[in-house]
Amino acid sequence: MTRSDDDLDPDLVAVNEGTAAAAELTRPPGLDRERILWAAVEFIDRHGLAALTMRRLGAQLGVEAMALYRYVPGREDLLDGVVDSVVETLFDNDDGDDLYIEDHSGWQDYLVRLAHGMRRIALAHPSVFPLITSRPPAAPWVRPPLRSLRMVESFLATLTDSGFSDQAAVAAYRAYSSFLLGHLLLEVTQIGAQVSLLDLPEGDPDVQEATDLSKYPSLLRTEPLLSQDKSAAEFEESLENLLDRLTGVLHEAKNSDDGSVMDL
Amino acid sequence: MTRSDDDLDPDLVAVNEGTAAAAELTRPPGLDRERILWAAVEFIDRHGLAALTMRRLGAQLGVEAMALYRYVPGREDLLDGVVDSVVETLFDNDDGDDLYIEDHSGWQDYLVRLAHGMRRIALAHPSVFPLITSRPPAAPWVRPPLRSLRMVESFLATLTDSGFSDQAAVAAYRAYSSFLLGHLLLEVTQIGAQVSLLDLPEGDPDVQEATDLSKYPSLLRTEPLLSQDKSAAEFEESLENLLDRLTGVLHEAKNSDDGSVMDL
DNA sequence: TGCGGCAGTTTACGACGTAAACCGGGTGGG
DNA sequence: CCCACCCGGTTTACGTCGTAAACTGCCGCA
Repeated sequence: MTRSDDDLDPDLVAVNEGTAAAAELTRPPGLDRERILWAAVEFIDRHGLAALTMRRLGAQLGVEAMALYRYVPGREDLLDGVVDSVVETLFDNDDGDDLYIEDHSGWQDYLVRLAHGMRRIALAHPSVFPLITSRPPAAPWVRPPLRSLRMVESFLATLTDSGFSDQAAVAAYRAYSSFLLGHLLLEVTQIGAQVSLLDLPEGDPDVQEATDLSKYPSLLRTEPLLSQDKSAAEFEESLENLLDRLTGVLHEAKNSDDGSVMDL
Repeated sequence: MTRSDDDLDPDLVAVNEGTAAAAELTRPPGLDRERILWAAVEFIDRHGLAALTMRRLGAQLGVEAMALYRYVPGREDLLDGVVDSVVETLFDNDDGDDLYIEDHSGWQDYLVRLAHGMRRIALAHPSVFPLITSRPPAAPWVRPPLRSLRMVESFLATLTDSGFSDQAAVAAYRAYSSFLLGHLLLEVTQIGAQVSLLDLPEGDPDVQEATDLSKYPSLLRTEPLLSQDKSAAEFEESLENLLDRLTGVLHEAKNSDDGSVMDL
């Protein structure tokens, strides 16, 4: 509705028909960890995180809640598993997706693929994504959204292989992480509440002016702009800007120290 | 401990002795919404969000859980109130803080003050901050971390008053938001788990290699770098870079359209 | 024929959020 | 003076949650 029809965002189409749906229709009746985890993902996508309950998840799988505990230590660990499952799809290239991260050409291509891979995940599972950002990490000193150690390793190795010093690679990791995290989280949370303000005219007219915008003129005036969705383009532009910065850092590395944090 | 002693991060010292502590020692026994909200903030700071319970919060206030419901509609709304309380401190200038946002000189100064204000909040309440990013917003189309309408209004008004077009101001709002959100969230979640990996040598030696790093050489090699805290400097650098971009956008605005999203 | 373990169920417990009924003590009107 | 009333807080109660522990039907193997 709010999204325009000329929306050709490539990170959106990629998964909608893709990964889980087809494989999930054939139902060998047995439980296992994988099935539970993906059922949880689907449940969260459909009903939100708050609605996810051991009992309800069991029900969706046609089983009592306690059955899940044979495969999952508890709810908290289940959520960790959900995050891992979702992130891990970055590396699974079942469907011949051209965004597969491993076969890249150069670190910039790698970072672009990685960014779009994460964005694809975020858009495919908007309600799961915030979990990625808030769960405690496997290793305490590396952080979201590049949660899995495998991913951080892949990141650092690619950059250092391309000539980045360890320091520069780590700095790049942090700059890149926070960019990706910020942008995707902002984008994803906007999705969940994409109703503009043309919907609250409902309700009893007593408390009508619950959100009275007359006190916020600029906000009122720019509302159509604010509710517009230019996410894809903004994402691309910010990403390119970041890559430019990193390229600069890499090339200036052989020169002397210029005081920048990037190449500490 | 892990933080070095030469840490003079200005956003850290600012609040530690500041706002809430002194006023909270004198205890007029009555309850009210404000007191409850700040008790919740303190509780979350101390024990984490998961531990916050109506019963426990009541106990901390020397009162039964149900007493809270006279001032707060429910737990969910309490959390909204917590977020608002914390964000609203950006505007309260009780303690003569020089970071007060309203009296700025120029939009760049404003953005710098705002950024440091938010960072101060994030560092003062690391466990509360993720809430800011995940709570549904007052108006659905504006989003964290600039949650309050007052804040968005202030942001937009300042920029447009400084010569930004509505479109540029909105684009700036989004770029700025996602930058701030990403950086602070990353920084804040690193705080909560700042134990490096020199602590898991504990535990029964059976499952010792729970996090076996031998498979992740780059990660192992750069661990001391990764666990280092250069957040303040990185923050400053990224912020300046963003401001430079925005300045460019502002000045090129009078020229023709160059295809950038920024000044669409 | 029996028997051990696998996969899932039943039962049970304590803690949660919160609706509803219940107080005690101050306050104002008769 | 007294009684009705309300205000601020408590008690009780219900349904749901996560999960420990005991239980059950069943299947493969001796």
